[in-house]
Amino acid sequence: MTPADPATRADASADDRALGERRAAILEAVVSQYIGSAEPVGSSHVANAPGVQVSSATVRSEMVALERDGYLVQPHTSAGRIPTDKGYRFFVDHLTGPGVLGPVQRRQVAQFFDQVHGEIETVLERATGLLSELTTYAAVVVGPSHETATIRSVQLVGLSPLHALVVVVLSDGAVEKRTIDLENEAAGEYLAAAGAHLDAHLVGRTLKGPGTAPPSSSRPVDDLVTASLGALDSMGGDIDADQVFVGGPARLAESFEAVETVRSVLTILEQQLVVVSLLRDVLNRGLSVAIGTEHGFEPLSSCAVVVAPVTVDGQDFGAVGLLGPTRMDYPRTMAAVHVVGERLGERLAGGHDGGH
Amino acid sequence: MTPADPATRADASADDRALGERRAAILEAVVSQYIGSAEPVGSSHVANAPGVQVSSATVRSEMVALERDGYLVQPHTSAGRIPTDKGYRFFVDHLTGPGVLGPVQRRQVAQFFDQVHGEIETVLERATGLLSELTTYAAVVVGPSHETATIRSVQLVGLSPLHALVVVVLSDGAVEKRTIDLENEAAGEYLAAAGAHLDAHLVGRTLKGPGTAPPSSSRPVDDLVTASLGALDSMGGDIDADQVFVGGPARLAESFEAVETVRSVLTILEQQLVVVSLLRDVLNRGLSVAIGTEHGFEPLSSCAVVVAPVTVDGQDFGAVGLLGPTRMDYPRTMAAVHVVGERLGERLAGGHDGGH
DNA sequence: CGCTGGCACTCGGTAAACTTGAGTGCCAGG
DNA sequence: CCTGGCACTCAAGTTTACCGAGTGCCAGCG
Repeated sequence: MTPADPATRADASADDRALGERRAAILEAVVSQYIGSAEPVGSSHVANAPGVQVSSATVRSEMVALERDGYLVQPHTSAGRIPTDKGYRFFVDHLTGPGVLGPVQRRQVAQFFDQVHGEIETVLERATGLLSELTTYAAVVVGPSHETATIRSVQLVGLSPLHALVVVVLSDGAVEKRTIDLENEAAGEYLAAAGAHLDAHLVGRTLKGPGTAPPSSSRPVDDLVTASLGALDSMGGDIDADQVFVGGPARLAESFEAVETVRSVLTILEQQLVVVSLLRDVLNRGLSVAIGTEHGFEPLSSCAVVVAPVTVDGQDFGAVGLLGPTRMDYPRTMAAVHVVGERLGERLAGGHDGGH
Repeated sequence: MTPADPATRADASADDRALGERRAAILEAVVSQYIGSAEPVGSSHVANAPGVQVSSATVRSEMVALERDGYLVQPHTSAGRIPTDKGYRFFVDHLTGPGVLGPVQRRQVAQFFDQVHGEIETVLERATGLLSELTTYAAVVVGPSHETATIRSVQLVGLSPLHALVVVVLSDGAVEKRTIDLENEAAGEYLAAAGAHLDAHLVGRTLKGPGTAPPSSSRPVDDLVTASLGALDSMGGDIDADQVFVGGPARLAESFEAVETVRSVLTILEQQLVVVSLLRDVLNRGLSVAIGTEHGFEPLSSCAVVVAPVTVDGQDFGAVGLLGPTRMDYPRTMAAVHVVGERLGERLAGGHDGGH
């Protein structure tokens, strides 16, 4: 708070010292061990940890301080300590980097990006599978909304004597469609003309813009145009919904003890809107990790979220995220999320159809 | 097996009598109560059930017979009885009809089909939500594969100087797309020509047919055509994957006690291919309910599946299904599945864009 | 002859009493 | 300031006892 202290070294180091170098080491040991074992960690288990090397009694007295300052808690007297959200936060911020992937996982990632092909949606979808496999937690990938995309093409295709399809291609490669009913069988003849008419007047506009009716040429064409504009209008809603992909929800059942928790977290994941705003929110606050109550979603208070942005050619594209228990393996998870987010960005910038 | 017995009456009744009328009533009572309470049912709880009205001692001796014949089991001596899969099967086949929806649920269904609009995919997706809400179990809806659909239109749309999109509209209203790379910026000028060329030669064909190269007109057009045909080819794979929608997976966490079960069932649901073949398989065997091990999927042995076909204008369209514990409320579930399956068929046959 | 009430028996589940041991806080001495 | 020692605490496991829902069996009744 008052960095006028002349003894202050580098920022990070200063933070470490704000907690006491040894205390930090003890906190790290507790967090690491708890992540591994999921059981309260006692002083004697920490005493021999690298960077500590003091007696358990000393550890104990330090732990009292850590508890007083809110980094640790005891489930009950005469039990070991468990990190609090604050404890995890300090661990993530000061005690560990993003970590490095193991060779197996490196290979998994490499192989994935070698093999994957197809449209963006497919890639994103599969990426969630990759991420959840790498981390054993549930993965979320959010693609961009098509809000700002402009219309590249409008086409009318007849499906049956009385039905036609309005197909719109957007500048970002998305395709939207709507079925429209035809007044009568004769209308089919005018589909091409109406399509061309729409195309001529709408290309370059955005889908959100009110479906301004362009001038007309003939009566039946006009009818088709009107119907199509209605369809176009109804696309507006779908279009600003971001694309969300969830992978490995089953992993949640492994991550949590309580069935109740599993249920509530699964319920959240079903509400894509919530998921999107959660990730966006965390990213906007400049975070890559949100622990416990930090993200403000009550039902997810026993979860941690790890997020990384995906940028394509410097443009904000979307985000990849991971949902696990607060006692997740942060280094590994952060590594996985960052790597996948980055490579996903590269992949989407490069060839759209990787030459097999 | 040998229906030569002169005393045999109508078929169903014969089946009942094969078990003994009273025994059937007792079995029904046990199943009903167990569905409600999830606890083993004792003889005294059955004694007063309508259609039984005998002393608990009598019920006990009947229960012994039911257990001998494999309809019931005891978790342990001195406990009540639980239905076996065979017991549920008998219950479903002979002791209960599809049941009737409650007024609230009727209204829910009516309201849903009033409000729902948009493309087929959207409707199917939302239908899973409806079903899972009606039943409190997980719902699955399988749409048709586009295998047999023919091409209605092919179009090339430029996205950027070096990328274009191949957009294919199929006769069933599905739209597929693929991004292709352009050799050089000049190629963009020929997109329209190449698109028209492709359209002219491919309309009416199926996507699965090998992308036969039609004759050519100019060199750059030819290049585009070749690239597009490659893209078309790669669509073949996606096209015969059925569309699967899953709703309310979180309900599974409520349905089962053991976390392990939840996990394994969720895992199954993630594998869409398995889900599809499961439903198809059950339907093909002419069943509407598969209980426990009847469907042969080991990990789902504690589940029951309720399926109903969806037909549009008499054509096989897909299926709606429901996944719950073997001790599910069969009457209600079957009612819900049937109603939704039926109305879904009507809905898809009728106006594609229900007036508001 | 089949149903019933009565009876002895079984056994899972809960509660109480006890034991165990990991872990703590504190303190005196190096 | 650290350390070893010590008394204390308390969740979890174990043992024991008990309760009661439920069973199987049987003799007697209608």
